[in-house]
Amino acid sequence: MTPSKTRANPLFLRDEELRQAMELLFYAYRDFIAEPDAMLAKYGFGRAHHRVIYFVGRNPGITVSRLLAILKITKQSLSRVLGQLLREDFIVQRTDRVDRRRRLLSLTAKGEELERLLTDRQAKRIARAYRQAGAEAVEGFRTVLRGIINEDDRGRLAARPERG
Amino acid sequence: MTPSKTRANPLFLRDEELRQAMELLFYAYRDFIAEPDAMLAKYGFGRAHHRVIYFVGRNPGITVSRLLAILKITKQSLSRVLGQLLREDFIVQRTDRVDRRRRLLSLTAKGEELERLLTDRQAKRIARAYRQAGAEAVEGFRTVLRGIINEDDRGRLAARPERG
DNA sequence: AAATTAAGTCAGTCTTATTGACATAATTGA
DNA sequence: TCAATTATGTCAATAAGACTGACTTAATTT
Repeated sequence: MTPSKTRANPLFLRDEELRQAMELLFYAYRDFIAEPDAMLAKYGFGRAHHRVIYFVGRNPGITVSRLLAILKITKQSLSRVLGQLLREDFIVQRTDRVDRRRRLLSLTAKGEELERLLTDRQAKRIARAYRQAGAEAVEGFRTVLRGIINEDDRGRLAARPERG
Repeated sequence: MTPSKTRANPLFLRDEELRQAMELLFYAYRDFIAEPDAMLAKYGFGRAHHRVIYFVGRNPGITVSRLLAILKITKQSLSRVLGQLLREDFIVQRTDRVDRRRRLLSLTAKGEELERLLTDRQAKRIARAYRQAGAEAVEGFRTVLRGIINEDDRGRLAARPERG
């Protein structure tokens, strides 16, 4: 039960430290996801729907291919989820005027309402953790997480908000 | 494409800041998981096998019910995965002497080898991020992640390693 | 002796994801 | 202009990982 400690191993601290980081990430993500999952079930939706609603809400007018690149899933996987959200009027598509192959996705009022409902809970969880930890810890949190993300995708992240 | 900014909204910064945190968590977890996933596929295993191997390796002699509490999945879900790992000799069970209902789980040599293979990659990713971010940022990272985790489970996390 | 706990099993279902093969429409490049 | 490429969408089959519900067995507690 107790983590096995290898005494007199100079690498112990480092290994232990890294494992703790992995566990923190696992537990944090698990709990971060759990609340919205439960709410989505009432709509007959799942986690995948949440991700689509979130990123479309965050990037109004996003194209299908950009969404695929963010989610890193296949077109066929997205299709089922996106199709449901379109049919049930949570998301609308319009054709891009400059390139008419493109479909630009946005949330409807109904979609925005659900988005807020789901995101609010998660935002509260983060806000509580941020408040308790303080500004300096928050900066550290952001810096380390950025470092964990693949370099190619760091650019996708919004820049830090300026303070003042 | 560009996140829509609501000017003159005093809540903007806060909302933006919280959304960035959510996205950092999403991208970091997505990339953190991706490498082991690809390696596991070669064994005919998936993410669920990894989690079991990881937590059994980390807690030698763990009981089935403790493992279920960590993973927060059902017994039936665990059963399929654990059964495979037992049959293919990655994990062994022995009966607890003091309470013979309990099955104590541990990795075999083969299991430890796979565990190391999988964990090493992830550890390297974390180590790189830690190195780049510095000790202070690491402390902040840990503090905020702890705050995100449900209170009941914070006790499950190992205490900070002492420095010196 | 009865109740509870720990583990395991059978059966059926759902969501999310995959690969592979095509189809259509629009845009780009030679 | 015509061929190639790109963006999107669809059909079909498959797999992993999870769920609910119902039950069994063995061991321990009350």
